[in-house]
Amino acid sequence: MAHHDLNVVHQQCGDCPIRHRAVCARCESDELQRLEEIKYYRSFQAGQTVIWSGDRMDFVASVVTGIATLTQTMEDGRRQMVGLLLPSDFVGRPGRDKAAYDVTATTDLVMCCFRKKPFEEMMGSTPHIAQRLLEMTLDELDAAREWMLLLGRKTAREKIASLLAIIARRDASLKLKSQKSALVFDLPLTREEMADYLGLTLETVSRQISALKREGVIELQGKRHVTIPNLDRLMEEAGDDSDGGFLN
Amino acid sequence: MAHHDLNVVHQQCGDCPIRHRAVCARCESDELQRLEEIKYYRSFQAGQTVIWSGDRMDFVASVVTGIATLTQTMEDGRRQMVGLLLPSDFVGRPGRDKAAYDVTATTDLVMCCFRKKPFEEMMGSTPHIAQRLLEMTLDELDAAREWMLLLGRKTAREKIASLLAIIARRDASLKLKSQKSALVFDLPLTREEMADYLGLTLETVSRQISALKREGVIELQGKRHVTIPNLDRLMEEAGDDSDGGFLN
DNA sequence: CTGCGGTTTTGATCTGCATCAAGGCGCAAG
DNA sequence: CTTGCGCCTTGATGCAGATCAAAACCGCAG
Repeated sequence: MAHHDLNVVHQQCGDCPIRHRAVCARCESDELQRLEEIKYYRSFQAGQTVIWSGDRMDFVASVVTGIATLTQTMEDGRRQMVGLLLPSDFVGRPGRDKAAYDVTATTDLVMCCFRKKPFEEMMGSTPHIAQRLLEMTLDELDAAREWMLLLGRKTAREKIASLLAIIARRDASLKLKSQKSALVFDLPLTREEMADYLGLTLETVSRQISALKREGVIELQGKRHVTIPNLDRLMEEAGDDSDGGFLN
Repeated sequence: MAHHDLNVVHQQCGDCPIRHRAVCARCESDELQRLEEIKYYRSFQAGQTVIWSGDRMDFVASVVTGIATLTQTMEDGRRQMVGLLLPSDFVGRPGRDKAAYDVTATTDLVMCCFRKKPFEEMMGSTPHIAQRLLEMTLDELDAAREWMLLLGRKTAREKIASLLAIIARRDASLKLKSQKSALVFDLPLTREEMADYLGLTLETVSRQISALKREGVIELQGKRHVTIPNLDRLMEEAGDDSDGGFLN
């Protein structure tokens, strides 16, 4: 496994994250070539819908830059976000041809898409890809289940703290900054999107954020720019023993 | 794919469901042989814990008979069920050696286990297995996300109705009974377990079940035996457009 | 500068579910 | 038969978060 390590492979992979997810460039260069042939890029503006639940979906894709969300909606309009896609995350499922949720770009977004048919054929012939995808899907499943605990049992305050902790940690690991100094970031979501993610209303989100600010657990510059003076303190508020779910 | 069909293969597979999940007996008999060599059975009594979250887990397994639950627990004791394992469902994850949740037998339970190391090796050499496992994991992920909508946005009444509808449907498809007459079943969960699954308290579960009974949406014989006179009516109460989540 | 739409905050009130508490039912053991 | 123990139901009360309403903020186009 050693030289399948993501970071090592990354250097050779150029601009498309799926490659260092699905295959190793060093030992599978012919596969890489084939992936190259079936891939194409799509861009979306912030707010645009990538695909609606129930629509035909003839590709699988990974996020190159930007953020996308997966949401489910009831007929009366109640919404629940069920996933947050960050750069290098994967969408779509081999074996089904309808999208199961709405996929929306919350920021400007670039995705790297692969036509589904040939992608599936590749999976049949190259065990690496299915295995890597399985691993990723299991991670997502763990994250989803972590989120079920949050939705079912945590208080509003704990929910907010959990979300902030996850974003902070993901952000820190992404930037690979030297110190805890990395605990400064811009919220990639509006209050309403946070509410949809956490199973709350936007008013409750706003109030709880204000409360955390008032009590010094977080600091705010403007509406979106957050500083975490003490991550341990925040994690205490989150009531979380584990490693934070949506962290890869 | 035709002769990979689960029911067809089932006849040849004898007592262990993973075989017709992971491989096709007709075309992969040597793999079948290898699986045979690394498998063993374990039985548990109702209420027994199969494994605790965080424990070393050196096997993967599938349920042969009985029902098991996956639950997550916070330090202060709040519990959330994150999965329900029915016969033929799979637990465990290739690639991680710690259990991520508590696994508990809610009825008497028989599991078919495979030692993890050799199982993983097999996966590397036989694409079928990884692909089948990927498909199953994606189904579970969809189910988990469906559940997130329930936990985050549905009312207590809708939650109960959803759970009953899912059990009824799963049960009907399992029995393959001729008619809608199949909509009679015994609840496999206590009120408290339902509460843990739905993110409610057991009192609320009890009250909502009483209400549905009072209004004729369901009928009860004793505490556990349920009859659904009109599934469409129940599904309306569930506020559900989709196909019910935890249905395979 | 002004006005405007989208976002966020804050306040007042309402309500669904949790919490606390008591009692009932079925069953197994004494 | 009585006793005890799980499991379930029902009632009374409280509270976290939803809902309704208004105003402040912020960027931006005119």
